[in-house]
Amino acid sequence: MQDNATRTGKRERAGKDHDVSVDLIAVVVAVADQEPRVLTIGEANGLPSGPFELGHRSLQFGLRTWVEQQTGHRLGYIEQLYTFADRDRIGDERQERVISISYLALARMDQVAGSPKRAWRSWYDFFPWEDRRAGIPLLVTEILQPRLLAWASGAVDATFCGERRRRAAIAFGFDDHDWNEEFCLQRYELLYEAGLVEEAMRGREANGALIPGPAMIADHRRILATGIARLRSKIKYRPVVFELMPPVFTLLQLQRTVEALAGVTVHKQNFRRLIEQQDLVEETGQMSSDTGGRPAKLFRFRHAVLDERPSAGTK
Amino acid sequence: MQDNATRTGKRERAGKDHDVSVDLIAVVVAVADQEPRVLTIGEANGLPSGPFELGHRSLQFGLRTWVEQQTGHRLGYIEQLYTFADRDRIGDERQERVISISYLALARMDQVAGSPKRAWRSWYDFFPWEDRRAGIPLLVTEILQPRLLAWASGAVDATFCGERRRRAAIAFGFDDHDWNEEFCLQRYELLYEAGLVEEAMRGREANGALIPGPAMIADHRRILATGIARLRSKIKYRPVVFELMPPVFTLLQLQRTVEALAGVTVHKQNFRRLIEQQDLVEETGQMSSDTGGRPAKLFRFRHAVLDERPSAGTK
DNA sequence: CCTTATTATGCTCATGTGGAGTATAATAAG
DNA sequence: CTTATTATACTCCACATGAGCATAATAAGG
Repeated sequence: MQDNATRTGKRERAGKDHDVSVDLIAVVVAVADQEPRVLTIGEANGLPSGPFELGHRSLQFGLRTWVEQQTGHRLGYIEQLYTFADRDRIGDERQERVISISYLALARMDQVAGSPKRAWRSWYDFFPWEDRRAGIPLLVTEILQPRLLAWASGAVDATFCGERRRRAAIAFGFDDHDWNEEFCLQRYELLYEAGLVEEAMRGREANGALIPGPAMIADHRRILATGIARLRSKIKYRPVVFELMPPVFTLLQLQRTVEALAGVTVHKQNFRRLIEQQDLVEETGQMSSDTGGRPAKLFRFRHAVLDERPSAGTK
Repeated sequence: MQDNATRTGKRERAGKDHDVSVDLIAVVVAVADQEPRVLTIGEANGLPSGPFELGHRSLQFGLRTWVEQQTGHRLGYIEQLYTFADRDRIGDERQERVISISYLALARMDQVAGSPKRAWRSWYDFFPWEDRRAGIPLLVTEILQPRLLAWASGAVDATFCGERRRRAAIAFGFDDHDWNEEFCLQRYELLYEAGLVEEAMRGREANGALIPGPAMIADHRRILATGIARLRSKIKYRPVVFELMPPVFTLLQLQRTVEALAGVTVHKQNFRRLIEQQDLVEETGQMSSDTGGRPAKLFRFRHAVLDERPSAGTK
């Protein structure tokens, strides 16, 4: 049979004529001080990563091993993000093909052990335009928008100009378009295409018109953007925020965490109504008066909802 | 730096001590005669697939090459599904690791060229319990539900019995739970775990209590379930159904296509209201009287919506 | 020609959800 | 005793969604 011949042929070739290596890459997220943070390695800002090896029982297990080894951190919640294989995006021109399987992991920062070469950096360091909690950043209106429009105008003909302008408007919420926090990846990719981030200028001469925000190793900033987009989307229909919360918390703390992730503020009363009507939390009976002002009830996550309903989330 | 050391080490090892081969696998979907169909290869029911090779410009390009070679079919819309690497799910016990990167592709059946070894099979052949358009199939109430409950009762202690029963109820909509057509993958995985599908019994003695529905090669049925779940989810917020429609169609044809994919029927008037208020289609000015009964207006997809709004879908 | 079956299409109505505002209660700090 | 801050309850409205009834236009059968 043709298909069997194909498959047999593949098996015989396996491990011989194909120079493919597989990398596992983790976007490890935690929230502290109302700031979403990501675990980075070294001063060149890499994500924890390592090759998938024969000894690894599974992809996830290999990932856990590497992250634990490089950061001393034991992962809890893990979810696969995407598999990348673009030769031109990793920054060096090897003949060998590298496949990057990326994962999103959620953690609590209080579990963190010390280690010299790793850091919890705010993800808004890398994507300053993604934080709209204090309104639209000046960076966007003063720098980003003009440069994107300039890039759009630089297209070869009028049709492409209009198309570029429209894509920028949809991604960044210009004109009458709404801001959608889930378009994080599209925004980064647009900036890459426009040559406004450092990663796009590798091997080319810098044109000096880069947008603020440090580059990361290889295509790790794209992977981080993928993780942010996924998490921002997922908190809406799955109770994953609680993976980032301490065991006991107030509703305002929960809200601030969601806002930190989403990069936008939400209506306080509506947020509480949503949480309570979905029975996501239960009262502990205790109160918190850390903040000054009327003491808040302390809640804990109702783990039973994981059995009851796979859906249900925040916002 | 530690991270650089790690990365350098990885590069040196690359292509030497890791026996990893990468497979590309395609779930190619089309709809005809109100039946969702998937492209299969050979009599053992495999999905089109082949190894990722150095010559391939990208993962997607490699996939297109293999599918075209094996089926004579040129792919249009493509989207990545998931990357699998479970040694115990592919059915043979090689030491070498196989990584399967799976994709969902949408096609129109009128484009199909003839070829001996490939077939367009209804995906409900493989998942008869997923088709609820004519009500709940007898298969479910007569065979599937009792056997799942028996499996649940067979757990080691009462706690696990209850947990298994709850998971089955959520996945299949038993008791007062709603049926959710998007849980296609969870349902298959549950049946696998319960030993009710052939793939779960490989290397073990058959217990004779299998559920109807033919097995596929390796873990291809799981990959197909992943594709179905993704597509059922995606048609709700992205205008992807039109990738499966002919250039011109009536609203009822569109509705029947959506219903074929979702496996459930929808309210006719509400469906039309939804489509029209989202400006997804425009009239061609022509009418169709193929069916008998009042002639229907013919519509075409407004391709402009792809630029205007990335969201918007059916249902 | 008239009835019946079938399909297309327009309109209504109840319900629920989500955005946004107002009002009140309980605390700390000056 | 005032002010600032936070927590919490309640209301209102726009809009989406589920479900039904009514009417229009055709084919097929008597």
